[in-house]
Amino acid sequence: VQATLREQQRVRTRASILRVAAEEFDKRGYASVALSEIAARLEVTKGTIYFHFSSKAALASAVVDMYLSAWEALLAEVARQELRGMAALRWLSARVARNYRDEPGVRAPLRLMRESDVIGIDLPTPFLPWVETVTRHVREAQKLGEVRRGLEAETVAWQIVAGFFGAQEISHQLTASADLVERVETMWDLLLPGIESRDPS
Amino acid sequence: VQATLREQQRVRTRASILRVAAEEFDKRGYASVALSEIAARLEVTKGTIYFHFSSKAALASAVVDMYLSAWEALLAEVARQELRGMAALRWLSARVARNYRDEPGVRAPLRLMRESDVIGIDLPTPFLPWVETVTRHVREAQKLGEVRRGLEAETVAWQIVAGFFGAQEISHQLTASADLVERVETMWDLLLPGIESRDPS
Amino acid sequence: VQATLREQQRVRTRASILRVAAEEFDKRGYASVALSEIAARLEVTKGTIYFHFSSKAALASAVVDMYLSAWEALLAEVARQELRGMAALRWLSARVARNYRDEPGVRAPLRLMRESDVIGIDLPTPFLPWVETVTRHVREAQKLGEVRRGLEAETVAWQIVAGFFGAQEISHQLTASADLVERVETMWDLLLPGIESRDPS
Amino acid sequence: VQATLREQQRVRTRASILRVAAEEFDKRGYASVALSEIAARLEVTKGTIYFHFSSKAALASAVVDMYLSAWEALLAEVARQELRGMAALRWLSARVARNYRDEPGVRAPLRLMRESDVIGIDLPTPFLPWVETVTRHVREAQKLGEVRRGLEAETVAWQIVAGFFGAQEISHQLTASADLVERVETMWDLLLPGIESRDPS
DNA sequence: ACGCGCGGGACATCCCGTTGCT
DNA sequence: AGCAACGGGATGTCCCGCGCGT
Repeated sequence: VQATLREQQRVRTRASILRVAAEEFDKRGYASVALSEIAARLEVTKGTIYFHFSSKAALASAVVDMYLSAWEALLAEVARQELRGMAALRWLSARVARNYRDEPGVRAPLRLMRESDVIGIDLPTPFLPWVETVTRHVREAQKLGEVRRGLEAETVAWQIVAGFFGAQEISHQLTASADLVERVETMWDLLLPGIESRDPS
Repeated sequence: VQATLREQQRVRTRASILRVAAEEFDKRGYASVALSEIAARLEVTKGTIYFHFSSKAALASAVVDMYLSAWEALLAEVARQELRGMAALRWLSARVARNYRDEPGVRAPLRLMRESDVIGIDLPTPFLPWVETVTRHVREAQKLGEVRRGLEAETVAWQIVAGFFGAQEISHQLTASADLVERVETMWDLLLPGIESRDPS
Repeated sequence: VQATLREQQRVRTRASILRVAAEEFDKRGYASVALSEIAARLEVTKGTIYFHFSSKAALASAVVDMYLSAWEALLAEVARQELRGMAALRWLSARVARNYRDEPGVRAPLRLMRESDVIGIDLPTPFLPWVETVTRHVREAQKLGEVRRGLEAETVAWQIVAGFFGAQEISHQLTASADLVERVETMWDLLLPGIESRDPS
Repeated sequence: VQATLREQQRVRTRASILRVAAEEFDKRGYASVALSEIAARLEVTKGTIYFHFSSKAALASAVVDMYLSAWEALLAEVARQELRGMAALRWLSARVARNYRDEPGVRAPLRLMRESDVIGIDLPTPFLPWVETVTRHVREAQKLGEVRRGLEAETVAWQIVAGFFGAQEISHQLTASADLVERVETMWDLLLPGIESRDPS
């Protein structure tokens, strides 16, 4: 595909808007961020933003979409890693924790999805896809004999996701996510004994 | 204490404002709630609200304060219950879960505290007091021999709080907190094996 | 006249309201002063103010009235001083300058009268009575031969008043009235040669 | 300079806002003028005003700035007139008096500068530049022998400015500035004998 | 593809004044 | 004589979105 100069410019501008918007939404929440602030930071006018996104809500939606693409890429990476069962989940959670700590573009969508009722448009339900993904891995772990009998995969997956996002939230509030990675590690240490088969006799 | 007619009226009005404000803040977040909406729901004017609270931020702050009082009452109840160690925590968490599910006045402050940067005034740090309280109970459990050697009380407490609030958040998003109580029960089932002493031999 | 305790209290309260109101109006102007501020400074409520004065405008009007009484007392003092003609005016101007510099209760009415269109009620025209009073003294000076022939008393009086209030205004703005008294002295030194008879031959 | 259509429109709108604002501020003072009134008179919305001026205070500030430019133009005109010493001052004062009488845009800034404490931002000190300018002319007059020995230039200048602005104020209050020009003429007649050298014998 | 000028409409703030209580 | 709760209304601020320019 040949890319005109014009097209390159457009793509770059659109990306920079998304980046700055993600940072601001992450820091201050949807309702408190003014489009004029985003425009000012980029040294463009609101008109430019409205050329790329039809409304403020659409911009937020695009920020969320960008994040979902990132998740899909991450999942593909897990598959490539050839990790199975709980080990895959542990690796994945560490990866996500690092991303969340370091990338505003990853934190922003989470905040936006929580505020979806305020935004007024339908954003993808936050945690459901995660529970589903984790459930698939737990089922795999069950087949590998890593899970105590009598536990439902979905139930276990739900608790894992809850523990992870709880850690994320509290670490974010108390230490600006600085200790998130090790907290997630600890979570696994405490959680695995309750999941794994007690006596493999 | 003598209660004049006026004082009664004032207390009642103030309480009703707080109640409605808590419901709205819970549902839609601080920034998206207009004082005029609260006023309309109460069939009073904004002037009346302004008489009782010097600003929107002060109103939010009062909502949070009301919530903290509720927590203190809950802790006192735990003490009266004569429960010790992990059992006390489990009872407490079930109690809090029910409260959170049923009382908007309990959910609202949590949301407000998360949005404290938008509100602009200093709200009490959300989770720190909880970690401290839980830490005390874990220490007690350590003395009772309920905790595996080598675990730090504060670390365990942090994970319990994280698991609890994670469950709260996800249950709130996915089922409007309907399944919160059982989810918290399950959390304990999965978590306790990792905490308790493995072999009391 | 017998004064009940109640009556004394009323008079005192009324006077203190007037005093504080004068200070605030002097400092910040009619429109920018809130009755609630005056009430707060006196540690009473607005209701108290409304018992004594039927409206904010009425309060301002009362402040102006208080000032006019002060002027009348001053004029009576001039009469008692047995000064005649220009000497009387010079003494009077020095006295007024000192009052203006030291008493907010004297400055406030001047500012209020200038803002009378904003207040909405009819306040006594500011400078007219002054020109009239000064005119009377100039006529007396004419009879004493202190005024050059060909000058109209009213014209001279107008200029004296203008010079005085100009000095007042500028001294107020530049030095908070600190140098007002000497500036007025200088005014007479420069003005008298133009007024007095040139050659008393 | 190329003038696009849009630029012309902007300049015109901005100028008309300034004009109407000056008239209103002149008539009713800063605090009593509502932006909505200015907008209504111009048949635009407050949003339009807010586009051109970031706040009400900024609008007032711009009105004052416009006035200062006018003064500078006037001073340049005096220089061109090739008048020297007192004659220059007399010509200048007559010119200013006419301007003040006829142009609301000239009166408004004076009122605004007096109310600068209410406006909240720093406006140029009102009378100081005038005293300085007049002082320079008086010094010139001293060199020309027009000033009696023993008089300080700054002192004389201060009195001239005071007399002028006093006349302005009183003429404004009593006759809506109708008699201002002749009053200022009379001022010079009364003031010059006190300034000029008595006997050049 | 982007900028400018503007519309329209909220929203928090805050203020004057009134009515029923003491 | 004084106070407390509240009504009603206006104001400055500010923001999203549009439509014409270019």
